[in-house]
Amino acid sequence: MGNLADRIEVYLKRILEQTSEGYIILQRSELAGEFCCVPSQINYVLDTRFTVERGYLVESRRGGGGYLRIIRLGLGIEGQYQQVMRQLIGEQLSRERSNGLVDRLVEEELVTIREAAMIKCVLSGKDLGGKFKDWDTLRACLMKTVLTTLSRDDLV
Amino acid sequence: MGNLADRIEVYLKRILEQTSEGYIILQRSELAGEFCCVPSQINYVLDTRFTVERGYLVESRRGGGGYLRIIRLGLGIEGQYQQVMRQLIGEQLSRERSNGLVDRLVEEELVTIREAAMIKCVLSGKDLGGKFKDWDTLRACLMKTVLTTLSRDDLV
DNA sequence: GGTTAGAAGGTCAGGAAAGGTCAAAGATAA
DNA sequence: TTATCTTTGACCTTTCCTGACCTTCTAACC
Repeated sequence: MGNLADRIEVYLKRILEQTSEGYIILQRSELAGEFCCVPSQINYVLDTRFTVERGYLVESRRGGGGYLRIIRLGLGIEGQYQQVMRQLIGEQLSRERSNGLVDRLVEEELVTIREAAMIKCVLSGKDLGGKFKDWDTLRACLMKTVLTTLSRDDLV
Repeated sequence: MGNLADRIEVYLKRILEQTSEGYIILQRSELAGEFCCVPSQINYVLDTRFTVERGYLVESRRGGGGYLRIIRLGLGIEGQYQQVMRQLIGEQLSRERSNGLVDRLVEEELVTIREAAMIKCVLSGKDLGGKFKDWDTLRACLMKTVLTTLSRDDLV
């Protein structure tokens, strides 16, 4: 664990645990300064350690006043459901199956009726008239994205 | 929120909220003076933050007695806003514009923060890799679908 | 009624301040 | 030895901020 990337990872996870907001905000160059490394090292750490699969979401903004924002994805019961679902989805997802999943989310009280209606509508692809092919693949992608968002700790 | 543009934005939105007229009138040079910046900085803020997508209209007049007038566009209730939105969306919709629109829905309290995050994620198309072309067109379709769902009477 | 000075706001290009990308070199582990 | 992981640095994109210069309007003065 002597290497730099690991130390930065540990450092970030520690302050992420301590916060109650569910996210932290920081400056890339500043953090790089603290660890005496090049800024792009921070990106390496974020790309390899703070992925969605590992339970994190990273947002950023460039330009003056830019920042990095690392958001924790829930690891509680809710988070686990979403991991399971993630695997259920796979590469393709039919409309029937996605509706089923959403219904289950409602039963588990992980989404509201309104949210469910919205998700279903978006995933139905009804109003798209054959404009887009491979809709099952797109549906799988979107469903995963939705699940990820639902587990964001900063939206509680 | 360290940067100047953000602070000016917040300031303007705050006084806009306090007024009951639905608009505010101010002098560019005066405001610039308060924030110790050049007048054109005010234009930058107006151009980037007070756009139609975000629900604002800016009028101005030059010469002696000149002024800026920032108007908050209210979205009428019961489906009226849908028409306005649909027009703004058109056939294609960039990510920047769609984010602006969603932020506006939040400000109008037509969607929750959580719903907004979900919509933004779905519309970002970030995790889709080059898999889908014509994402701007798809985004326009999806955004309209979302609006339709939001106005459903059974979800109030 | 014209002219004109001054008082607004508008535009645009350039520089600065962030973060992003990528490939190549260096370490480490298998 | 080879494959994978780490680290670095050169270069890119986005966003912000400023200053020089432009246009429009009002009012005062002939």
